[in-house]
Amino acid sequence: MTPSELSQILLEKTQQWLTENGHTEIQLEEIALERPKSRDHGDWATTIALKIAGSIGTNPRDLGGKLAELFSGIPGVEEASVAGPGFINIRLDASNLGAVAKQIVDAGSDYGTLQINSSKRINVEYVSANPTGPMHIGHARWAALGDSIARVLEASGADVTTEFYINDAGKQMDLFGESILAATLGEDAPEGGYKGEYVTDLANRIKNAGTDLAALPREEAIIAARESGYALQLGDLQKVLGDFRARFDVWFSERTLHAKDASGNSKISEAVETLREQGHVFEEDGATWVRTTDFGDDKDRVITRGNGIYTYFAADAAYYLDKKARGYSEKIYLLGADHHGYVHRLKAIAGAAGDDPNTDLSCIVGQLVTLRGSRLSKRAGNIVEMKDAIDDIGVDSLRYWLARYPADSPIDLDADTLTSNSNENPVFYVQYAHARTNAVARKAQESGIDGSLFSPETLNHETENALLGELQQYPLIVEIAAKWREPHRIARYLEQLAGAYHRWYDATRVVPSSAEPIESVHHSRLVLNSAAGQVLKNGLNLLGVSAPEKM
RNA sequence: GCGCCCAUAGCUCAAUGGAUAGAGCAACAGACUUCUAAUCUGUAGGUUGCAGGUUCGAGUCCUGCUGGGCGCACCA
Repeated sequence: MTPSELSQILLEKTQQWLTENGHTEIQLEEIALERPKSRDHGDWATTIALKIAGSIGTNPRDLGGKLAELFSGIPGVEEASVAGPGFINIRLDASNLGAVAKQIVDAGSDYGTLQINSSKRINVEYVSANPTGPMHIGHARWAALGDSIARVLEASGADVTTEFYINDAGKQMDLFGESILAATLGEDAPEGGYKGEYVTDLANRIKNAGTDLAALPREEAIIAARESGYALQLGDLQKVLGDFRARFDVWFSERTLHAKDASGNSKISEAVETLREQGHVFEEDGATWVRTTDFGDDKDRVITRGNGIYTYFAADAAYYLDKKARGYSEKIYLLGADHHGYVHRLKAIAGAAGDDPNTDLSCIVGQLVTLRGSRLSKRAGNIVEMKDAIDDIGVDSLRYWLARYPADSPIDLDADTLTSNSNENPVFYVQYAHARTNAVARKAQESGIDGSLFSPETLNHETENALLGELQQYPLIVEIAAKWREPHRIARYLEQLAGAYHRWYDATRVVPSSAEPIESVHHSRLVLNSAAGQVLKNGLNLLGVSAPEKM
């Protein structure tokens, strides 16, 4: 019996009881199960009595006692009892709990995939770094987080499109071109332009590819430098993100928003017109504004400047409308804390476009990565390029490390963590548990242990109960992670699961020592071992981390 | 000045509004002739920044303070 099945039965029983006792006004939607922190409290607990006692005029303890009595009669439930102020603790019988192992092995990689979001088409936009320079460790955080969020949402049943918005239009790109040209000619970078070795590298790569920027007239040279540099830089960026296993289905160029069709319209001009038709646009001081304050922004925003040029905000609006037109029920934006000011503006665009800013759009604002307490900055010379970080500590370690913290928690890295493959990184703990399941399975097979001779009731050791309890919890963790867009919950769960597995491994044996005979319990333990391996693998996969068979 | 985020063990951090707030690291004491010791067992470590409020119940929600991060353009 899975937790969701149990929950469903409890719901029916409770609703039936309410009806029979004249409380038809209460319609329960679900009964939430939670894992009691203390094992003594059983396998599952529900607070339903505490929640509804008030509305039916009884005290939670009495109601809990009545419901517990009812729940005790459910097949597969060994015991249900009321505790404390009104908790109902439920203990499943051993064979029922043990059967979970086989269910997991049978389900394989499908174990932990859900249908709760199966009606949704979700767009996840993340990283979206400017193609004017290399990405740093901060971008790696969004890459790890965004990709894992997409994986978790897919596991929850959603149809997910991942997307990277390329800021390839505007003044920054021109400055980029001028900077490359300056490096080619041995001149200083222009005011506000790009500096650093990578600019010189790009200049050299362009030269080596046979383009002689120095021979071109200045205006042409800037454009050529810009376009060549853009192609190279975007290629680098895609390579690094690909190596990092971050998936992007769509690389969306800002230029496509500016591009004019035969009648002189662009997606941006159409977006402005759309907003104007909806009545959210006004003219003032020679500029065109959107009344974003109607949607909670702290000030109205200019969309077309006095000189007729669109602001960056105009492109944002057009981009949002484009996503909407492509039919996504929800658009997720991952933003760094330094861009959190956009949230109100995006909400305003969504509202002005006729979307519900609270459900059709969600902004995940993450804290920045700091290095030993100091913010990454070029001036301080402590920028760590994403590519170098991957080379130094590996994709698995880096992804896992960056994904195991909530987005709104600042991550403070120190140089040692970055450069040493140390056991401080819990990814090894989890991966080692997975590798161990494989070693045990290999050994068991050689010893003639046969998982098809499975009898669930033999899995009754204390550590087996604990391990089965963890395994059973996995779909619930995926559900929570998907609901809250918090992949770190997967990582924390895996660490807990790995701990339960290691303790089980330590306390029991799948392969009996040579003096002992092979018994029924050993066959059953092989199945439990495989189940643990399967869940570790499924979970690591949601984080984009490999599950090695040997370490 | 206004807005968003954060404050939990010595350090880095967890904790669906639930029961006795948990891990890792660091410290100390143990466990491999037996399936992987990258593991396990034990000890020690806390007024969850401060003050109120809501609730049967608050680290979690609300208000105010203190301290820190980030942002507040007809820049991109």
